[in-house]
Amino acid sequence: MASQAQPQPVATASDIRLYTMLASVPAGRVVTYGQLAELVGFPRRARWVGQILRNLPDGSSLPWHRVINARGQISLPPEDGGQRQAELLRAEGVMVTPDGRVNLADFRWRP
DNA sequence: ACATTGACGCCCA
DNA sequence: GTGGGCGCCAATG
Repeated sequence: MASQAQPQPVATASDIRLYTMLASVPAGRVVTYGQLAELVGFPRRARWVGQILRNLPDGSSLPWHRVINARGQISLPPEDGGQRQAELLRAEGVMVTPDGRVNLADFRWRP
């Protein structure tokens, strides 16, 4: 039988490209929002990347925590996921300072 | 259609 | 190094 229509965001082709690119970021490395956008062919769309990540379901297998901003900082407020993100990164060997910063020169992923 | 809102980024003080 | 201002762009109200 047909299931009820749920208010679920439609994944566009561009969204899929982003998911795929994000999935290819290895553990222990990080990328920036802008970098990710550029890698999938959409320069200047860093905010779009942030929007996609924000809408990810909680149980997603995507490594959303490997995405930080161009200043090398975790963009999420600590109380709203930022702390969790820092823990996940440290767990895979990324050095994160107590105030949520990562040295991009050391940990940025380059495809 | 217009205004506001962001998991952003670059420039400059 | 840090913060504020402004630009950018899609999503929302």
